[in-house]
Amino acid sequence: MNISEFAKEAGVSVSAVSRYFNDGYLADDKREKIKAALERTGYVPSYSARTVRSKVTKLIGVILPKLSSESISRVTEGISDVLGKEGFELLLVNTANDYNREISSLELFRQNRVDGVILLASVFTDLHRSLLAKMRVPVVIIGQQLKGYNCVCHNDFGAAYSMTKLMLSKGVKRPALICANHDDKAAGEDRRKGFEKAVEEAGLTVDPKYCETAKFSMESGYEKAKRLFSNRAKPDCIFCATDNIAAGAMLYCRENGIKVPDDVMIGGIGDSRFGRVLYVPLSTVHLHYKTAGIEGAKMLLSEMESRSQVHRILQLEYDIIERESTAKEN
Amino acid sequence: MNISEFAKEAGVSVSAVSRYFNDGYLADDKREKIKAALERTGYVPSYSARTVRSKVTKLIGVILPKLSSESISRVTEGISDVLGKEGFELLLVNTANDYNREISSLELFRQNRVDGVILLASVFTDLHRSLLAKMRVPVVIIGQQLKGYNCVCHNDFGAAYSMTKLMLSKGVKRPALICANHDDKAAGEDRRKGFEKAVEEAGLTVDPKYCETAKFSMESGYEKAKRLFSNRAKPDCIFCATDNIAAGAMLYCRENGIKVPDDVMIGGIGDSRFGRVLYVPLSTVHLHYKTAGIEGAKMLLSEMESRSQVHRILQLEYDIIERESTAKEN
DNA sequence: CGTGGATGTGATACCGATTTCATATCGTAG
DNA sequence: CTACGATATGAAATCGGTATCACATCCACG
Repeated sequence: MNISEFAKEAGVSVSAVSRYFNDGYLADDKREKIKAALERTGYVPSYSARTVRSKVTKLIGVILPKLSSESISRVTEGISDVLGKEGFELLLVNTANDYNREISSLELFRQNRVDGVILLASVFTDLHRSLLAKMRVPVVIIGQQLKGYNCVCHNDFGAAYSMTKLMLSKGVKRPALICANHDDKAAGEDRRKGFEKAVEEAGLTVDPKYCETAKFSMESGYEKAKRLFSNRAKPDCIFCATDNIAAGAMLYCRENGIKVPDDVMIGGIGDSRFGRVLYVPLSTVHLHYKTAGIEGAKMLLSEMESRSQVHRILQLEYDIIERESTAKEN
Repeated sequence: MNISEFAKEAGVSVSAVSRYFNDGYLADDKREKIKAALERTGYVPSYSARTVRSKVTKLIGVILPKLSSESISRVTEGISDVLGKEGFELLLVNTANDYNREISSLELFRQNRVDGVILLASVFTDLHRSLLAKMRVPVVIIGQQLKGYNCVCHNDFGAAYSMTKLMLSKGVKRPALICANHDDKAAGEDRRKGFEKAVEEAGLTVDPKYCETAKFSMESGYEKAKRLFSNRAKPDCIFCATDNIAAGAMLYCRENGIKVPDDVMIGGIGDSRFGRVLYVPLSTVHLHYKTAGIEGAKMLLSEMESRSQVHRILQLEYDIIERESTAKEN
C-alpha cells in the first residue's frame, strides 16, 4: 500500500497524509480520519521514498575495526545513547581490521546513505585521507587525531607515561614493554612513546630486547611475555599497551611460576571489566571510552546542524587505577 | 549531481548508466566512457532512489539488548561476517534492555527500511508477538525460541544441567544458585531448570534461601554471593547463570577469604575470554555464540531468498570447560 | 535467404514519498 | 469595509533512480 491508496482509503488527499507525518497545517477532523485509517490498514510510509525527496536518512554510519572488544563496544554504546535520543539509527560496519573494508565502507557511505559518519579507525593511509576528503557529510573520528576533522581522542601518551612511572616509582630496574602495532598512532605509537619517556626520565634505557609488539589479544600477550622472559636477565616490570595483552602476560606468569608483582609488575591500559577479578588484580588506566562515544556523537550532531568548517580536537584525560599487580615490593 | 546530469557528462544515455551499475547488456566503449566520467566527477548513485523502485535496501535490522556484552558482540560478529560477504549492511539498534525501544525498533523496521530482521531479545510479550506478526520481511530470532519463526538457540537447560552435575559429582552437598531474570526464558528459566534437575537427581533439594536472582553483571553477582554467604550453613557450590555473575561471586569470595574451590566451587556459563585469567580459573560452558550469529544470518538469507513459510529451530550444543574453580576437593 | 535468438539501445513510465504553488477561508487590525 | 496575515487545502512538479518497451543489430542455422 502506498500513500495515494492510503489517502483514498482514509478519504483525504495525498498532501494531507504527507502533512500528517510531517509538520502541521492540517484540520483536526482529517487528522482523526487518518489516525483511524492508520489503525485499520497498518500503513507505514516508505522511508526510502521520503529520503529521495527530503535527503534526510536519519542514519549515521559507524565504522569499527571490530565488534567484540570491550573498549569499542563501550564507545559504540555512548554513540548509540546520544544519537538514539535524537532519532538517529546506526548503520554499523565491522571492518575486522581490514583496510579494504574500511575503504569500501567509506565508499558506501558516500552513496547518500547516511547523514553523518563516525570513524573508529586505527590507521590512516593516503587512501583514507582522499576518501574522507570526498565525503559530503560530516565526519567525526574517535580514538585518533586527524587534521581537518572533529576528533575525540584519549591522552594515550599520558596514560602510558603515568602507568610506567607508577611502576618505576616502586623501584623496578628492568622495565619491559609489550606495545601495539606502531601504525596505530594512538594505541601503538603514543603509548610506546609514553613508556619510553618515563623510562628515560628514570635514568634507564630501553633495550629493544625488552620491547615486543603484540596484537590486541590475550593470546598475543601471552606469546610476547614468553619471549620477554626468554632474555637472560628477566624483566621485573612489564607495561602492556592494553589490558588484554596484560591479561595474557599475566597468564604466562601464572603458568610459569613467576610471581606478580613480586617477580614482575604488570600494568595495562583500558580498565577492562575483568581487571579487578584477574589472577592478580590488574593496575590499569581508565580511559573514558563511553564518554568518547558520547562526545563524538554530540560533535557530529552539532556539525550536522551548523555545517561549520571549524574542527576541533577533544582530548579526554585518564585515571590511574592502582591494584595489586603493581603493589610495592616489600 | 544526479544520473541524468552524469549521463550527459559521460556522453551516454541514462539507461546506460543504470545498466552499468546493475546487470550488463552494455557495449564496452560505453562502459569505458562511464568509468572515465566516474573518476572525473566522483558521481555516486543515490541508494534511496534506487530502493524506491527496486525495493531492495541491502540492509538488515539487528535488535540487541545491549552492545557491551561479550556474548552479544560475538553473535553480532558472526552475523556481520556472513551478511557482509553477501553485500548486506547492518542497521543496529541497541535497546539497552528497554522493551519500549525494542517495540519501537520493530515499528521502525516495518517502514521498508530493511530486507530482514535479526532479533536478540530476552523477553517476549504479546506486543512483541503482534508486532512481529505484522512484519513484512523475514525475521530470525537468536538466543530464544518463538513458535512460527526461524530461531537459533543454545541448549541452555543442558548447559546448566551439565555444569551443575559436574560440581555435584565432586561431592558438594549444599549447592546454591545465582540465576538470571526468570522472564528471560533461555538464560533465566532454562538455566535455572537445568540446575534444579541436576540437584534433584543428586538426591538433594533446592532451598529458596540458596537461590538468588541477579542482573547480568559482575556487581550483581558480587551482591548475590554476599547474600548467599549470609545463610547460616554456607553453600559449598555456586552455579552462576553467566560468567559475569560468576566473576562477581568469585570476587566476593576473594575479598572475604573464602577459598575457591576448597570452600566453595563456582561454575558459570558463557566461556568469556577472561575466564582463564580469573583469580581462580573459571569452569564454564562454551556456548557457540559466534556460530549462532553465523547460522542465524544464513537462515535469514535463505528465508529472504525462498520466502518459505516453513520455520525451524536450530539448537546449538555446548562444551564443558573444566578449570580450577571446580577442581576436586582433595 | 528468411528466421530467430542473443545482444545492445534510448525514451519513457514508474516507484512513493515531499515540496511547491495557486487558491480558499477566516479573524482581525486599520 | 477592506486589507492582510495565519491557517488550510489539493493538484502537480519533483526527487533520482529502475523497469519496461519497442526497436536495432548481428550472427548462426535450416
